[in-house]
Amino acid sequence: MISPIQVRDMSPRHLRNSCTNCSLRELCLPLGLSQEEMQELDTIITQARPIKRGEALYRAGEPFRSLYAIRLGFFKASVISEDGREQVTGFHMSGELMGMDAISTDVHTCDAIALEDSEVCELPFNDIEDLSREIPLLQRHFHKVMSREIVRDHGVMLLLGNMKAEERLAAFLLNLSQRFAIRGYSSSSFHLRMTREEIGSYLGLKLETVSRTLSKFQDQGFIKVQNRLIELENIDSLKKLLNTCHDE
Amino acid sequence: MISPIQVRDMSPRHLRNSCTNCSLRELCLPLGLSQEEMQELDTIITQARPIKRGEALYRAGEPFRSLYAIRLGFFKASVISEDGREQVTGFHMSGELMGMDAISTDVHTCDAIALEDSEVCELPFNDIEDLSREIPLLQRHFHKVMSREIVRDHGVMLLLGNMKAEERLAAFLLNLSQRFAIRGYSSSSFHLRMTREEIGSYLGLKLETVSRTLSKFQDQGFIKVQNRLIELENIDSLKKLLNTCHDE
DNA sequence: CGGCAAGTTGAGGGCCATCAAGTCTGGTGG
DNA sequence: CCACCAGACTTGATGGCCCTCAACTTGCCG
Repeated sequence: MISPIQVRDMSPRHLRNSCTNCSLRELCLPLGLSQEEMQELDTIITQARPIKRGEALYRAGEPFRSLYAIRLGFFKASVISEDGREQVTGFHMSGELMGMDAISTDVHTCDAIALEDSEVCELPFNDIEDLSREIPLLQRHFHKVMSREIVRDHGVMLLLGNMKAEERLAAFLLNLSQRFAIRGYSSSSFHLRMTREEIGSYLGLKLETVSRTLSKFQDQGFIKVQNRLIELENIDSLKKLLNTCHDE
Repeated sequence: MISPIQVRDMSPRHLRNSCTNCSLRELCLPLGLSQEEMQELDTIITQARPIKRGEALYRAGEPFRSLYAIRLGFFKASVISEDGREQVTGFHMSGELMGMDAISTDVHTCDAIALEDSEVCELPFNDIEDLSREIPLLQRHFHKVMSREIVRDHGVMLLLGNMKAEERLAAFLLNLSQRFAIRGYSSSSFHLRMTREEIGSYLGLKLETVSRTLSKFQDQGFIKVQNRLIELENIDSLKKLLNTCHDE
């Protein structure tokens, strides 16, 4: 276990200022530091960049300098194919890191759009690399975060390649539910930040299919839908959809 | 530019033995070292692990220790859903790195199966992290490789979420063609290492659809199919399929 | 040569896209 | 405050793409 003091002492001098230090908190958050240690880290943090609903955090084609830790809010990430089709590659919420796709070419390959008023912490990538050379625990953590993104993408590929519309939507709702729960929000009642079309783009469905399937779930008593407010009324049924919907 | 001598001197003592040093070559290969430097690196390399066709390099659930650089051969990576459905997440050939999904949980999440007799170089992950703390160029390269995997996955998501069967197959063939070309093989004539079913799993199609679509391409004069031997006869037509197949 | 996996091809049906019409909602301005 | 409008959403009808099932052929290996 590293103490925050140690962290500060280990970091290069030019990293001791303002926002860069957010990186310490954001990236060390899941490292299991004690509450006191986290509070000490907090004292170093100064500012976060606000992003209004609808604004882009970055866009495909822009040069890459920083990763972004979401402090608050909700984003979608999407790629646009040469011929103009949008594929939402992910929805991201507080505590998650965005922009890792850009490392490969030093150019962002996705758009990142805020779906509600949000706050992010900019983490200059050079600083991350410098720091993670000095703090093995941070290095390890960063690698795990990138790896987790790969695993997540594989899950989406499984969903897109194998599942039917009902299963996709059930998986989507359960995934959201779980992520809200982790953050201390209700796991059974939440507000969708995205349109049906964005859900559809993510799940490889058309917006009409998303809408129809939600209605179907509601008719079956699995969920209650009021516009973007979703209430899960029978989570087990949704889970069963995922496990039993096929032959073999 | 770092010299291999320098590399050796910088590396911790326990890394100076046999196979670990493969990592230097495999990972430094794209770093733009001079030919002399690469040859020096080669002298350090001793062994590579052979994997026979059909054998697993690793399987989901196994503990994670190492990444693997493919020296020779061809692999598929696939995830199995809880209910037994297989999704091929990628096909990998010489020079590529496998296993990065496992970093997140220290457990492999994919199966990696050799589709032809292959050779891999085992890269203990601890060594990679140790080394990349000492060699910023290596650190950067490793991050780029992981990031590239994420970008690739996003491309597959776009394919699975937006494209029709013909487009998927055209994209698949063109991608293979390009990757063979990079490795010095013919870009217009190559041998598929995987079954129609594996192609289908990767592309989110059934094997019959893959077969039918290949036949269709052949009828149209785009390609020639003889079992697993593919000859691209009209690459432009295939590319056009990707760019013009939709309305907006 | 026999046996089996891999691949091809056809027929039919189901799931979801597409097109279309209408409703609802939230924001804006009079 | 309310009318209004554009975008978001719902629901229905229809059709097409691809899955499914089935039969057959081909290639491969002992």
